[in-house]
Amino acid sequence: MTNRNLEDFFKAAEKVEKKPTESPPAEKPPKERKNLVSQPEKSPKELPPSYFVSASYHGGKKCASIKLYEPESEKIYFWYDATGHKPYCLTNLPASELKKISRLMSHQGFDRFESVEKYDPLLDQQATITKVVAKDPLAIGGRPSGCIRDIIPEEYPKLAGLDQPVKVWEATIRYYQSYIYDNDLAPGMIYRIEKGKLVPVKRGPSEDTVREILKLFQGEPEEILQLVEMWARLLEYPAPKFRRVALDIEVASPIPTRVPDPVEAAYQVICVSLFGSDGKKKILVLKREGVKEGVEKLPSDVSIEYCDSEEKLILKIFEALEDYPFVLTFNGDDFDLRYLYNRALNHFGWKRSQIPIELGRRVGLLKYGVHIDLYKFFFNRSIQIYAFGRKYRDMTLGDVGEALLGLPKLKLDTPISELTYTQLGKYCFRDAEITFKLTTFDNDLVMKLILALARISRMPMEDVSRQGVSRWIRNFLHHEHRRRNTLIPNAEDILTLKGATVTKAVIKGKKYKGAIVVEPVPGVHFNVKVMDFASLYPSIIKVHNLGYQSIRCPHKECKDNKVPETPHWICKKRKALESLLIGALRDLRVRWYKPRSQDKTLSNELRSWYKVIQSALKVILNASYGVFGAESFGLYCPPVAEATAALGRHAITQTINKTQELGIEVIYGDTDSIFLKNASQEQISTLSNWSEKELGMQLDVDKVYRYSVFSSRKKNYLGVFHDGNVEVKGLTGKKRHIPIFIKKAFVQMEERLGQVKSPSDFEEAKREIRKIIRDRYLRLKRREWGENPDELAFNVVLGKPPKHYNKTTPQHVKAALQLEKRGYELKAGDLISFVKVMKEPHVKPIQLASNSEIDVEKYVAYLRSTFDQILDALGLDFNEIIGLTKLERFM
DNA sequence: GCGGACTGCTTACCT
DNA sequence: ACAGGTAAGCAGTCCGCG
Repeated sequence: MTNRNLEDFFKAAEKVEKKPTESPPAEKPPKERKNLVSQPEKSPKELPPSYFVSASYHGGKKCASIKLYEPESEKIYFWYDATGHKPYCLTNLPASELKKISRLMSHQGFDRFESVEKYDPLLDQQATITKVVAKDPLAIGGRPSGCIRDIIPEEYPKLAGLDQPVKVWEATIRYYQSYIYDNDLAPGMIYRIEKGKLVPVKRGPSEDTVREILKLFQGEPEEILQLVEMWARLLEYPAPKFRRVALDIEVASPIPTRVPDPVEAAYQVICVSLFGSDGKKKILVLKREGVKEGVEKLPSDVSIEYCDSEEKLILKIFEALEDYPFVLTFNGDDFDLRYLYNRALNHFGWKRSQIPIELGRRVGLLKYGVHIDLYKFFFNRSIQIYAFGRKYRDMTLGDVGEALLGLPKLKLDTPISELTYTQLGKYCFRDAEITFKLTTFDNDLVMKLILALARISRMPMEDVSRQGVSRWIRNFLHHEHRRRNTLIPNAEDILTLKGATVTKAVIKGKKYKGAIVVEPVPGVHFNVKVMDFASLYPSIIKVHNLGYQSIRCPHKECKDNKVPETPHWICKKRKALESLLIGALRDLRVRWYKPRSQDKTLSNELRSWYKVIQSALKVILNASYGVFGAESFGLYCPPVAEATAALGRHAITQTINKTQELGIEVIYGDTDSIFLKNASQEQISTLSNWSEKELGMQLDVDKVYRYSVFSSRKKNYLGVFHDGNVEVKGLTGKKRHIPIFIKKAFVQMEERLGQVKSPSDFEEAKREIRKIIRDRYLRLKRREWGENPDELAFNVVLGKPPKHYNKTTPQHVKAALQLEKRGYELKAGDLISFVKVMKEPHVKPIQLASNSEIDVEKYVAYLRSTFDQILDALGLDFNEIIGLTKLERFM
């Protein structure tokens, strides 16, 4: 058992420690220490239903290895493939030709050839393909040179009689993914081990629901029903309780502003905090000379333990890493786990086999459990925007914790290495607490989201939490290719065959033309209904059969099926996989998950699960068009993206034409929405029905404003709902970088506008808004903004390290450079707060600024431009507002 | 040598 | 490494000006 090993290990470590000077780290006899992961007990012949959480290739056993989480014992068990599945790639050369390649035949990792029939989606024909099977994944690819996937195209053309292009396919797919696809496995789903075999647990608590869902798709083709059934099973199955622990370490650094290098791991690990789902709340601190106890009180359920050696401390951490099936960190890939690993390896001379961590180039994985680095997950833009509605902007633990939990990071005014034990412990513990709670809020939302995404994308939880939406989409498409015995095309072949884009983007440097934004009608408009297409782009992909194989297909007879404004045509003969899959996912979300997530008759538990699924689908669907235009996407096909955007423009222009026919005034529109003034219920439903019939797309009322305010600027407006709530879009007053001092006035104005019920209310509101602005202006002029200039600070994020700005030096970079001069260490993503001052270079970091140097006129100018966006629509004038005050001062 | 017109860079936002 | 479109401010450059 692991624990026993750990005990032995611990004793061994203790023995060594008694005479540290005599035994330098490298010479410690590691014999007595056993490897931390003991295999046999952990790969049982029989296992009750367990969740498939992770997969990898086991180098020693030369097979796929799967981690299963058994929710009763709350332990991880291992299962190793015994079916003899092997890594392979595909080629168009027959075995008879391949045999001539001596470098291939003599390759150590080469195993055998197999002939297989596959459907080639680019050429729309069956093809005979040779499967080149290898003994291990590295033989196919992964080494810098001498891999099978390189040897074939390198060597064959050299041989005589080359009469066909040499192609290699599916050679860059990770082995465990290939294994998952070929065996139709679903990470995140439930399996049991029976007589050593991995068996899916078919019947879940969800069978009736699956039938109910299928009813919603009655009359759809069999192909769709199959997909819906598959996903319904995947998404209805409940999530387990995840036994987990959050981990955070602190390292003594001689330079407080610098983060210690995790590769060198030169300094002592002085504190570790653990926060577990089982109630574990523990702080481990290293006893050091001259460090005081401290007076801070810790909560009674938090235990603090003093370790008299760092090695013991690290051992305690490793014990936790061996105990918990799920381990959470915030940036553990790049810091905590990397540091611990290298510290144990380099400084204490432990063997790799004794460290429960497996370090990759960019990841830190665990031998026993599943490590989830929440930094990577929350950094993911799709997650940030679509799952959490942009609630957090800064990518720090402090900001994410504050925004999502209301739990701020503790502030330090002393360097880490000078804190008392309790100060240090408290600080470190709070980080672990935030990290842990980031996975528990909203009913374990984050854990469930990762699980759901693992199921949809067919990826292990570790990967899904670290990689972006384009990988998720690519992988679920790959899985479907394999399931249908369809060749997965190479990205460069798609590009060569389908070509690039032809439309001209409005923005310089973009690849193709995007969406339409309707010129707004400036002014105040009462009774505004906003209609929009329900997931426009996924609908277009579904309705118009878009995919890499259907766009510019090889058939002559399809060439008349043109995409407006482009020379592209779409296949009429065969359904594109993407169209089918994205369409089915869209329908599943719209018809089932969205309504269920709002269904008050369901239990909280169930509704929260539906919310998770609905937002997982949202994230994927929202990106499903964009990926085709992203070079990094495995099935990159720019004409598909271009055609989707063109059809989107077509849909909205057609709709606007129709509104004119119906006599409805359109005051604004953006991409998939139109803002209608004084439209009757009847006009709305006529338009909606027309869209359904003529465009095949759902067009519904999304929101209704009592009134809205537009300037002449696009993507800039303010809307007031009937309940008085105010929605602000794009206005400077809402942007996160502007000073609080200006924002406060803007919020006051918002509140006042929320009270306006009818056009006649405006006169008084306008008077008060003038007063709001005038007050702010006067406070600026009188330099009344507080003890310090904090409220005047602009907050701008560094897009790259300050040194990398070679073309221009924006103001926030000028401020950043001043900070760097003072020893701060700044990197991409850091938030720079600065104020505008009189003296060159006219900016100063807030840390160094004082009230007297503030350049008031700059702030007046900012106040003006912020309010100008609304004032002209209200018939007010900034100059006049502040001019008036001049008069008043004279009198 | 100076200033206005212009372009380009950068960030934050919208869909 | 999902896309393109828009706003705003500032940095830097070009060009005309006896």
